[in-house]
Amino acid sequence: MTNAETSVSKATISRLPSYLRYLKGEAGKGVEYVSSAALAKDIGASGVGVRKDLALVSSRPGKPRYGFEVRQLIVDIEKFLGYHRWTNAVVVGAGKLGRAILSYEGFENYGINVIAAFDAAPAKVGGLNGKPVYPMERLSEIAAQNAVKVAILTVPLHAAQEACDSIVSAGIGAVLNFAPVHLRVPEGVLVKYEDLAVSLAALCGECADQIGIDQKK
Amino acid sequence: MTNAETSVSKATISRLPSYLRYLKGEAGKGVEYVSSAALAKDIGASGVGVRKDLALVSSRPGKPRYGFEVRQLIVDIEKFLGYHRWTNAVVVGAGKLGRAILSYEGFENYGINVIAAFDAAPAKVGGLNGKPVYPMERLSEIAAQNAVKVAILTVPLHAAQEACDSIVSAGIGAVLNFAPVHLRVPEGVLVKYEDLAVSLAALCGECADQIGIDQKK
DNA sequence: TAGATTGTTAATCGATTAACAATC
DNA sequence: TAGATTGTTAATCGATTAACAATC
Repeated sequence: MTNAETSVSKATISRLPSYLRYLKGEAGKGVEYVSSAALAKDIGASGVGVRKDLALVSSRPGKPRYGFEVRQLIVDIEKFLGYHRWTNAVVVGAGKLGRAILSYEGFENYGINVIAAFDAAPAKVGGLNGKPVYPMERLSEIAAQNAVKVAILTVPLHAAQEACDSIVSAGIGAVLNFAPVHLRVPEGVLVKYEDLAVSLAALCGECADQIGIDQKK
Repeated sequence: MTNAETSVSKATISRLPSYLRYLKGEAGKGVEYVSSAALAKDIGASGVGVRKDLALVSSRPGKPRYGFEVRQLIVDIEKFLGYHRWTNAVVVGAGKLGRAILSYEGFENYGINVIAAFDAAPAKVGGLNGKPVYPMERLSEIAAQNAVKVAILTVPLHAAQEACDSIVSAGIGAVLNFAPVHLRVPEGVLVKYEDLAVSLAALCGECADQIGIDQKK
C-alpha cells in the first residue's frame, strides 16, 4: 500500500484520462499553462476537484497566476496511469470488431502492444495489417512466449464463455469483454465489460432525461 | 424531478447492466429465482447493495426464502433503463470500426436502431449489410427525417472535431465519441468518450496492481 | 417451527464542495 | 500593490456497510 496508485481514489483515476485529452488538445495549440478553472470548465467538473486530483499526480505544483504547466502535466499523468510500462495484448475473435481493434493504431500511446488475433474459424486465420491471426489452438503457446497479460474478447455471444475459458487456461489474467454476457472466471482473473450497446443506451437515457428537464423549464 | 430515473443514483444505474447480464444468463439456464447474495457474489458486489438497488427498480419485492423472480426483474430493469423506448442512431465515419458498429446486431436489445453510416470519403459510400452509407453532406437531411438522437463518432483523430461540428449542426444532441480527442461542443450537447485504449490501459493498470498485491502476500 | 432471505434504519466511510489563507 | 490562482482545512453531501427486525 506504499504504492502511489493505491492511495489515489478510483474516482480520481477515472477522471485523469479526460484531463489528459484536454491537455493534449491545448498542447497541440501551443498553450503552455492551463488553469484548473479552465480545465474544469471544459471537462464539466469543479475547479477544486481538479486541483485536488492534480495535487495527487503532478510532480510539481501549479503556479498561482499561471496555472499548471501543460507539458509537464501530460508527462506526469501518463506516467501515473502507467502508459509507459508496456503490456502485450491479444485479440480473441477475428470478426469485424476484432479485426478493427487489431488494426487500430491508437494503442501505442497507452503502452499497449496488440500483438496478434486468434480465431476458431480457419477461414479467418492468416495475416491482417502486418499482424498475424492465429487459430485458437495456438493461444496458450503464443501467450506464454510473449508474456501476454490481457485479452480482448470479441467473439459472438454464444462462443464467449468457451473462448474465455481458453484465455484463462492460457494463463492470461485480464479480459476486456465485448460480448454482452456474464463470464464465469476463476478468482483472481479480472473481467471488464465493454458493452457498446450499454454505453450507447446509457447515453440515450441521459439524452432523454435532459430533454425532459429542458421541457420543464 | 418526479421522474423515477432522476431519483436513482448514478452509481445504481451503472450497476444495473451487470445485474441484467447475470440475470439473463441465469434465465437462459432456466433458473426462476435468484437471491441477492448469489447475484452479489457473482458480480463482486455486496448483498445489501444489490437489494437496495433492486428495491428502487423492481416492480415487486423479493420473496424471503426464494429471492427475486428472474424474469420479472429482467423486464423491470430493461424498462427502467429505457431499453423499450426506441432511439435512432447513426454512425459517422465508415472506417473499420464504424463499419463494425454498423453491422453489429446487438443494439436491438437495447432499443437502439442504427439506421445508417456517413463518411466524407466517396470511396466508402454505398451500402453495407443492408444499411446505407451516405456522404457526409446528407447527414442533416437524413438525421432530420429520422429524428436521429445520437451519433457514434468513429472518424480518425484529426477529423473528429470537424465531424462533430457537422453532427451538432445536424441537430443531433448526443455523441458517443471513439476518437481520443477532447471535443468542443455547444452547451446542451452531450459527449461521452469511449476510448478503447483507455479502457484497456485501465485494465492493464488494475492487472499490474493486483499482481503487486499478490506478490506482497 | 426453524432458517434463509428480504427490507430498512442507523453508522461509517469516502468524495465533493465551500471557505479561506498562501503565493506569485 | 492588486488580483488571479493555487492548496488546504473544515463542512456537506452521498453512498456503502453494519445491524436487525420482518417475512415466507
